[in-house]
Amino acid sequence: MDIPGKLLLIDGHSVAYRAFFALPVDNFSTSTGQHTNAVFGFTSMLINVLREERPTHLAVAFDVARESFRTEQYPEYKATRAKSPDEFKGQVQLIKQVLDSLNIAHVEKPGYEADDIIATLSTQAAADGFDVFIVTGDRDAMQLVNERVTVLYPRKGVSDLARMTPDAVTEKYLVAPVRYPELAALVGETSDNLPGVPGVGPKTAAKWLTQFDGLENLIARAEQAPGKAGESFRAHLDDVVRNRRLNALVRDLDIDLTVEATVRRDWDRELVHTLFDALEFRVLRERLLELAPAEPVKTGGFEVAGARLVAGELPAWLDAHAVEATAVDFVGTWGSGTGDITGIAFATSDGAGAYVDTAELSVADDQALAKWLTDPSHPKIVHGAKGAMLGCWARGWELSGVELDTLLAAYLLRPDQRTYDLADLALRYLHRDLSAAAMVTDDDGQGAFSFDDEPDEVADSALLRARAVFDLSGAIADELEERGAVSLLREVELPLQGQLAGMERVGICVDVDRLERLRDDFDRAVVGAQQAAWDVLGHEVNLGSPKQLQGVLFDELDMPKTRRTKSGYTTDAEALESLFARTAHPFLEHLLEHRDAIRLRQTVDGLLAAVASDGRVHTTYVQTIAATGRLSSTDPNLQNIPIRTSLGRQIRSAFVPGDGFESLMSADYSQIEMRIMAHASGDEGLIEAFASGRDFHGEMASLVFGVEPEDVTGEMRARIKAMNYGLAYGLSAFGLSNQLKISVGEAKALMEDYFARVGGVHDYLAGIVEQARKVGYTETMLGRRRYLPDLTSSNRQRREMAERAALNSPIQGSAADVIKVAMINVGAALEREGLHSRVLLQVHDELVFEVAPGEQDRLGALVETEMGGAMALKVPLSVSVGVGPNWESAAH
DNA sequence: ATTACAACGTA
DNA sequence: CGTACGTTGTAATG
Repeated sequence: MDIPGKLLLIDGHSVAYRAFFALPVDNFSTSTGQHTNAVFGFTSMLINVLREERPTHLAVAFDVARESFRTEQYPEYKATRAKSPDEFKGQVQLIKQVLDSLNIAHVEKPGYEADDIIATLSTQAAADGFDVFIVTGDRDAMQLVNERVTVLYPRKGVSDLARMTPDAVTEKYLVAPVRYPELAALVGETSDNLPGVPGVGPKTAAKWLTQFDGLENLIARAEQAPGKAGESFRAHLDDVVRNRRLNALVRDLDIDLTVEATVRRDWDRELVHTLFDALEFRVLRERLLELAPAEPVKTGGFEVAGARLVAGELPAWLDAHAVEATAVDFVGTWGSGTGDITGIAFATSDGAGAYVDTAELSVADDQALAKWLTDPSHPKIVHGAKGAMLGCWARGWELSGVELDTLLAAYLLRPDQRTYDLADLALRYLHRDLSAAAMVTDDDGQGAFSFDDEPDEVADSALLRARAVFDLSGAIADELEERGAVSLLREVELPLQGQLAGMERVGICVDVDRLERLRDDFDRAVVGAQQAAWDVLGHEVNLGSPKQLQGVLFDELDMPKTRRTKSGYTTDAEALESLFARTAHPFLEHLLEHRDAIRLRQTVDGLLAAVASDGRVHTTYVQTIAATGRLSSTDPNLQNIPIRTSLGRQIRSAFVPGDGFESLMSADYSQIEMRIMAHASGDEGLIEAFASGRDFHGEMASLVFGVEPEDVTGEMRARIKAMNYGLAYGLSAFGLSNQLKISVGEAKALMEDYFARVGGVHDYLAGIVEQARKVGYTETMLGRRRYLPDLTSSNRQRREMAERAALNSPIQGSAADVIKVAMINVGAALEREGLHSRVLLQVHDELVFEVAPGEQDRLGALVETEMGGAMALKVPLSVSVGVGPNWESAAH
């Protein structure tokens, strides 16, 4: 016999409310400040249940208001329930919008609760032969359970649902589902403010209900109920009768919705995308789309139009179509300074598209392609061109003439996004969905196809992506124009991208023998410190486990508690130092030693693992991560190689010039952030301190403390130096006191003295925050924006964090602007002067060069000129240059 | 197998 | 209770 279907009923309020309390409201809100934790939790649950249960019919019921026929009969009903928090209000409306976009029926009926609607629909559907599933956190629904009807009851949060079948109900509540409301009437329901019989719990109630065969009989023979509980029952008979009346669900409500009308329908994709965009539900959208049956690609909004070119066809095709701006999607792999291109798709302005498999190129194809890729008069649009450049180089091609990179452009428009996946951008800017076919990519737009992908699918996907990039370029270019960010892209990020590709390809040479010796040294230190720590303790413990350490320090050794973390007490170096100062326990000494050694060993291991066959390390610079505009370095990170301790500095000495080069040169900006502050604030004191050209921190100390420069003590200088550095981070008196180990009062006095002398800085910093709050973003010297919606958050912690970010972003970001311009100018100058020396690394305010034989002096002069002159400020940009046989000695 | 956290390296 | 990052190992999740 055919089953008519599977009906899923959801108690909207109940689930939303649970979600609201299960998910921290602070972690779920949009950039506009709308709270979304309940919407998120509800939608997440919905997607899970849709995936797991695959219902054919579906409806969601809501309560209209607190009031219902039950409150009329018994005003105290649910009266103890707390008023729903403000953050919850409004989210129910959003949930209904989600349901509308998914074409899911939702119902409510004045005077009744969602449960009554569910009871009615469930009863009807079960009678019609449906299997029914009910999601609700309201236990009253247990009375609906039978062999056709299952309640999915949230056990914890909203993702873990218990399947309450008749057996499960009986096991949990010791009575059959039909008896559940009778049991509840006896025991009471605190959440509904229905008091039960004192002294009667679930065990007694269940026993009685079984013995007397139901509540009706129990009431009729009330005098037979045994013991103290029996007395209590007789005294509270009225309550029991009332409870039973109120907790009975109405099963024959007159509602507008028939079971048939709840049949699942296709959702409105356009609406889903718009809404999920607004809610900033990225992951949920993906999970939702995974649910959808595979659809033909073109329903997503992009037509796959394009020829699969065979050998010999490419030159003519390029001539015919690829004359104006052409979007190009590269299929291949890249990273660590190299790569490979296995296919290329083109999408041109005349609407044409083509795909070539690079393994099937004729000699003429290859030549035509190489020429076309190199020729800047054929402008290209690419999503993430740096990887493509690496791949092209590996095939002997040079990619130039990239006039727009949609990845970089999207970053400039919204620099605090986590990823800039092409499919996401297509949704955001074009409201089109290409996730179905183009999901096999990573954030850099890199194709990530596996070997068993059908060649046709690869080509289709690449063609689709190329067309998406082309269409996206129009929308993004418009927005860039509006934002005034075109020159930032054209003159800074795009030229820099090519240079970074070059730096990644070249890499930096390391002395592997030296690294291996260092690793052995550090390894011995690790083993030694570990053994010493264990000996002191008398047993072994994993020194790398904060959890086990907490057991040792605070339970076993009974040391004073340190600062709290989310899960216990911190064991960070600072805390361990202070514990050592108080207890002088030798275990702490060995633990700290072990920490240092293991960290260094780790760094060296990472470097050794990253050495390529050319004996060099090729990092990857990511241009679209840091919200301030800085670069980041990964795989390996060469921007956090130790320098502070002499032991750590040894690692730097393993970075050496490669064959054919004579030394390394390091050039870094001195106090660039302070100089930017001096420039932007126009503060006379600051400008003068820099103009003098003498020791900056000393000059500032002299100014603040009102003594002659030669009378500035080390202590004074240290304090002002900390103040100088902390300024750009939004340092508080508390933080400053902590750092300088002085009292908060002293720190506060220091700050006041400081700002009394350099008031311009104070006004400038306060002005930045005020301006940012007004317009919603901060801006660097080159107009790089960062949006900070949290500046108006009602949550103090979030707001203050945003304020510090607002303070820091224009400063850190302008410094990033300066060195980016410097890199471009240095690169151009090297070429112009015909030098063979080259840039290897960028470490935020430092550039590391490989010096070609005999070029040291010319290079030094060039670097000073180009870095120092990158931007004209009201104070000089001071550059200090050093040369040496390795990175460590070059930095002196 | 993936995710979160604590810890710590750099500017 | 100072900004911006990336990496690592452990522990907690699925």
